[in-house]
Amino acid sequence: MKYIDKLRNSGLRPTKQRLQICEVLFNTEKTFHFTINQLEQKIKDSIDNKISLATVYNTVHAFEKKGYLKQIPINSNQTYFDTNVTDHHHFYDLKDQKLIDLENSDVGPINIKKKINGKRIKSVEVLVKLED
Amino acid sequence: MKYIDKLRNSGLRPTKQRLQICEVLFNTEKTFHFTINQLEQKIKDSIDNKISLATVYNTVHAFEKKGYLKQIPINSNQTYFDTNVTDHHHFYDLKDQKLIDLENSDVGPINIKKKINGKRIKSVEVLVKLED
DNA sequence: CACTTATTTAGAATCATTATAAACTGGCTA
DNA sequence: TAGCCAGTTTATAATGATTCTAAATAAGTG
Repeated sequence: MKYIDKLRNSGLRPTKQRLQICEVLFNTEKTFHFTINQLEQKIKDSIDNKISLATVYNTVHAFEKKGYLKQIPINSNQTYFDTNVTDHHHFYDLKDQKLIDLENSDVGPINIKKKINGKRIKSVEVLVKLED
Repeated sequence: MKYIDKLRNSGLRPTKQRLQICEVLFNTEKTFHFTINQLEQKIKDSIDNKISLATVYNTVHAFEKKGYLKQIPINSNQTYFDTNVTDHHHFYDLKDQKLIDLENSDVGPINIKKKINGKRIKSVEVLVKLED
């Protein structure tokens, strides 16, 4: 199947649960943002068997470590993840508590002038908060 | 005293606890980043009486709402606050889990080209993750 | 098939944060 | 100054996301 190689290639066994979660996460037209609880609901809605909450956590963390998911840096009581793993940024609508993608091309180039000794820049993420 | 007016002017009663927390937060050479637990420790170290943890939470939230503190958008199990409320950004050292200020002038001007209907930009925050 | 190791699972544990409701206090008015 | 009331503080309980645990299960390998 579609995701078996993807998982094998990154050293993850393609278990039934992981493949099902792959379907929910990656077999979509558009990328999306989610919390663990939202993902759990989506999974419930789209498969018959049950996947334990612990497995959902395990899988999301495994996928994140492999670079198939990204955490979105934002202050919330829940962690937000993104299936869009390209370099990009986010609007955060404070009123509706909704995230909206901001493509790199929607933000001018960002030039970090300050350097920190012995450290490399791994990522540059912009969060644009919106109000009415 | 120094902070009585500041508090009164923003509609907060200048209680003993709030004034003491003001001392810890604002009576310093440099601004700094902190979690609630770190602040609690600092308070313990610098005053004789005890301030309840609930009061620390209440006060920090009250100060944040009045604009005397800012939350730093970052994924962590604890919320980070900043006594530097000017527009600025952050480095986040992934290894040491340490935050470092990035002044606005250290980051080129950021031009958000995308607009969202009926929404205004409230803030633009950049998080630069560092690795070795 | 047998074996080893990774994964799943339910449930318990953890821990930051928020809620509760009773006691207390600052500031106002008479 | 006394008395009142809304705003605060407080200890403690409750909440809720996340992580841990250890036993059961499944995948990969020879």
